[in-house]
Amino acid sequence: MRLEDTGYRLTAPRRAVIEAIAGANRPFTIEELSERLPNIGRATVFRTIKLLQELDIVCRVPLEDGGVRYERSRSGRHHHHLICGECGSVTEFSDPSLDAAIEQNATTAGFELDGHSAELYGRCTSCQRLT
Amino acid sequence: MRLEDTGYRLTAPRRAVIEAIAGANRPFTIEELSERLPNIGRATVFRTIKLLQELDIVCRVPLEDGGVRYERSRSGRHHHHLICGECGSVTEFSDPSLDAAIEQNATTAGFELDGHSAELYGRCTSCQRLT
DNA sequence: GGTATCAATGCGACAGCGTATCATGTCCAA
DNA sequence: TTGGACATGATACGCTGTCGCATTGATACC
Repeated sequence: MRLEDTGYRLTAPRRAVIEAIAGANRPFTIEELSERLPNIGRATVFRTIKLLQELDIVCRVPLEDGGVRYERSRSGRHHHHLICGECGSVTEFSDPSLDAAIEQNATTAGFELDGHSAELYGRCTSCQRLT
Repeated sequence: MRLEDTGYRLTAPRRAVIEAIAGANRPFTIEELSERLPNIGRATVFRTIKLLQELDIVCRVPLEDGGVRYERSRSGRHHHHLICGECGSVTEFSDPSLDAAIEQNATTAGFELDGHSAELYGRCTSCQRLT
């Protein structure tokens, strides 16, 4: 738990949210998380997730339809997502050459790059097997 | 106007929305568009923008903070965005090698790719000049 | 251990973006 | 010209997320 290191307090509600996330086996919405934590205020769940995103413990996953889910970040570092439209699973990947291609485009355009996102939508291997 | 070609009707409200978009000089929100079209229902503006997105006349621009704006698509084809966090300007670009890097990652993961998005966030050349 | 301080919480109201419903209006083909 | 399908507008609703504020509770310091 890196919370204390950053001046944030490790409180019981935060601990509960972190445990619920650790126990989630698929990307979740705040509502789902909140239902699993009936004793914790919805606003606190939102605030905690926001905090965990800043600490790179959780990442926001934008879906193709405009919706959003959240997931525990496995790597804790910059990465992209493979998002299955059938089962909703999300896989992280990093690829320096993809990042390089993005930086190259920014440079060519004279754009000062701060950050970027890349999301891939399709069907994961398991869903393909089920045809 | 490609509406008729696709079996959709070109009605007065749709024409007004299209003209308002053509006159917009920067990415807009639905609310902004709706304010400029006081005689047209908000729902119709939403429906028309949705329709124009499907026809690749308008594209959805997801912002870094989770907000969304819309913009007339210049190319009408698949592309990515350079989004300036200072002035809000959006520039389109396409890059086959970026798309290839994305496809390569999907292939490696055994993922069947349907679509993807890539957004670059930073500062445009004009905003850099103003330092 | 006791306690002051200030962040964190919970609650409820609210805001933004988008969709559903449904009665009414309008276009177009026969 | 008329019937039916499609589009519209108004309004209510839903979902995601934030704000304000009184209360609670974790920490640092004694």
